[in-house]
Amino acid sequence: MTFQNELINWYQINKRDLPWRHTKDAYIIWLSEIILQQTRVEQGLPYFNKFLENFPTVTDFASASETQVLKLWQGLGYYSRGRNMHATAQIVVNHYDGIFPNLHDDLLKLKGIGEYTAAAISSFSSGEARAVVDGNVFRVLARYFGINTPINSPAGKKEFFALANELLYVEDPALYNQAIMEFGAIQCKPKSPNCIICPLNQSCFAFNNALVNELPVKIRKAEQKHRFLNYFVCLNGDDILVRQRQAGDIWQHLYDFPSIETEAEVDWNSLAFVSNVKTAFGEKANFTHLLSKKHILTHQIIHLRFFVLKNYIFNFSKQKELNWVSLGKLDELPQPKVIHDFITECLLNNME
DNA sequence: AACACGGGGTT
DNA sequence: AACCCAGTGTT
Repeated sequence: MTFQNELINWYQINKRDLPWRHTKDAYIIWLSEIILQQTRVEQGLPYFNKFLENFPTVTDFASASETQVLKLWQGLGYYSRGRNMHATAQIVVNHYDGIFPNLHDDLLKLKGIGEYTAAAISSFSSGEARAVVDGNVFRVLARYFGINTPINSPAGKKEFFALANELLYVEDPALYNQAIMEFGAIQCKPKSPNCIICPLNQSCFAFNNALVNELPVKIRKAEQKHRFLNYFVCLNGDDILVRQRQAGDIWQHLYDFPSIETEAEVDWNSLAFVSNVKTAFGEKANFTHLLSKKHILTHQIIHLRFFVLKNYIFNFSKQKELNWVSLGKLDELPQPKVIHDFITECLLNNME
């Protein structure tokens, strides 16, 4: 049997039942594909259901505010996906008459849709013959064909895309694309795959040469950086001072609190010597340390310290990203997970 | 070509 | 701790 037929055969026996596999609606497939970028199916599934429920059509999506979209996205990470989806929904409504494109070249022009996602939506929705190349496909091809070109190098991408398109089962691109990705996710797993039961092991280069654990090859990325964020939680009656984060750093357009970043962990006495604190909050500002937390991102280890100050009035009208909101409406704002955890697990319990 | 961008699961 | 996940956009 051919490589393609083996994969499809395996898929029809072993596939999971996932909601986005029951439709050819480009809008619904787009929702699932963006949510699943760098995200496991189990983590993305509840978000997919939530988005489809809140925005049954692309027109509903476009009518929402970016804040509403980011609130639904809260906790999923890579928030540019949410911002780009919002922009794309409005482009589809304004330039495609609300009909979501299902052809590769149209899709590629939209925000947040790259080569992988354009191939996925077009093949699943219109049956266009475009091979998907995601992390699963890189791994299956590298192992089966014994390719040691680094998958995250430009040469590797070129090589794997060319091979993937040669292999594409043109009689049913959608079925084949689903099959190879599912095979990579479930059978040809990153760590300790059960090659003994694999239907492709007889012809698999990596299995026959004991290279399963060496392939695919990936270039190592930069080390994690430590960052020290000192947050100032300012309260005035039932109001709390929030900041909407701006471009150029993590958590763009999400809400947290005014903060000062330091080079190392500092206590309040040391922090008070930082001139910015007194400039921003006044000589008499007397914060008390409430909590320290550590939060791990892919490229950063963030050390957070929360200082709270009750009953102190500031005038921050000069800084448009700062706003007072009532505690009752605080949870309507999209927040980074670590901030949301701090608010619900710590701050609200200390409001007496 | 290299890096930034979240959060969670597995080994 | 290291690696990876239905990757994309920017520099």
